[in-house]
Amino acid sequence: MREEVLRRIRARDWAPGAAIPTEEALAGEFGVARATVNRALRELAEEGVLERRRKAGTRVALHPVRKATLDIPVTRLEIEGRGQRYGYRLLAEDRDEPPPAIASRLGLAKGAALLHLTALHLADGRPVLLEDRWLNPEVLGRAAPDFHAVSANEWLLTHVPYTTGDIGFSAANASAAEARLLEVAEGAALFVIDRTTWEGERPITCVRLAHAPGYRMQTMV
Amino acid sequence: MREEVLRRIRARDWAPGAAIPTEEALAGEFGVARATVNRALRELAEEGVLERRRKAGTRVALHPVRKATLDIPVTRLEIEGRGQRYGYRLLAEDRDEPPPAIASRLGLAKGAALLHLTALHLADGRPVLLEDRWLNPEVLGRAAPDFHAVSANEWLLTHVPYTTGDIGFSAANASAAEARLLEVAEGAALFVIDRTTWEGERPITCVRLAHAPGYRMQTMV
DNA sequence: GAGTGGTCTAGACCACATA
DNA sequence: ATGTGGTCTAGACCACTCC
Repeated sequence: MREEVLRRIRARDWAPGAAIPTEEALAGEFGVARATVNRALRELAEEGVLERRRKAGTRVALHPVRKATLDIPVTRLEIEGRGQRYGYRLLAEDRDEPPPAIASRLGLAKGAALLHLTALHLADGRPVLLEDRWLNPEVLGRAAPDFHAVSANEWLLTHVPYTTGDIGFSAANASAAEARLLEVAEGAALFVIDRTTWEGERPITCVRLAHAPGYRMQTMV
Repeated sequence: MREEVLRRIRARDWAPGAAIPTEEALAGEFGVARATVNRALRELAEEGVLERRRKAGTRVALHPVRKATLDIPVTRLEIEGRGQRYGYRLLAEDRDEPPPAIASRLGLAKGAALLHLTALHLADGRPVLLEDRWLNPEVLGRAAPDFHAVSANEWLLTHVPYTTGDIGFSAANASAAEARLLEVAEGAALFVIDRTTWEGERPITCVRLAHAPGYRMQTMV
């Protein structure tokens, strides 16, 4: 079903922009139930290959916005998965008022104090990731974890599961301080991941992950 | 259904790592058909929230590998979508033997000649993206397009639809040549997307897209 | 108003991993 | 051997949107 649809698109039986038969017609043609057709076409639409609208029908996407699904793993597991030894060092932990950019991103009133963590993640003893995190102290509860022993990332995963949020990817030149900590030249191109998360309406954390040169995120399309 | 499952996970009724009831049990509890439960749980599993195995049942993921879905739009539409004027300049077009790294990525015999395109994409007249592309000349067919008029990206989308491939994201310091073309300082941090695509077994293209500083890819998680 | 996709029900059989 | 999820059928009703 799914493969036959893709074959027809690639063979240009169904050209980009053109409408394809209705679910009912395809169900008849392939001799399957409509629910089966629906699932196949719905999944292809989610991948950006088809565009579907009630009443208007299904078309082959003209300017397919390809969807790439990235896995965002826990740093420790990513490093260990490469067969390297994982290391983690908490560099600083204090309670402070965040810069306005961070406060507004989290939707916090000016003047609210957050927990500020700076940490370094290492692979085979070499620094590979500099973490700069602002954390809502409310989420810690009474059993405040020891962030020397467990990274905030892993603690949050098991204690504040399944947050929503946004994530951004960009490139930045290493500042002098970043260069020193990551043991790279000042100005080196770092791969930066910015992430802000909420649990419902409650802001949880805002983190900047600066990856040392050589880092590459990869996926299939 | 879906929301109730997420609520129970967030409320820690179902803790990370713990098994949740079977599809049949949940269908009974919620008073819905098993197919409905199946769809909800299957989708949550695809997002990395749950882990499902036949016979073993469904568990709340312990180390959820969060899946972020990135949209990879056509450059022109991305720029126009920001309300900017799109510009495109083909800088070079020749037929050449690709460097070994490119040839091996595409799985080509050494010595095969490819079409080599270099192009600049502009937003409001300012260069924002440098494209360096190797293209299998077989795909052009008899009606070789004029790559001065249409970008290879757009031509490929409508003429070789729905390819598979891989895509990688990284950061790189601008070389002298890149800096000159993008009108940035040498060494500036560029956001680089590498993409290799096939149509079935046939290699199509291998492209490096170097984005000028300021570029940011963003999505919700 | 009418045609399309979106979603659901109730039931069935199957594939697979585990015990 | 058994219990779980994976997928399917056949039918129904609904929601949206285009005409």
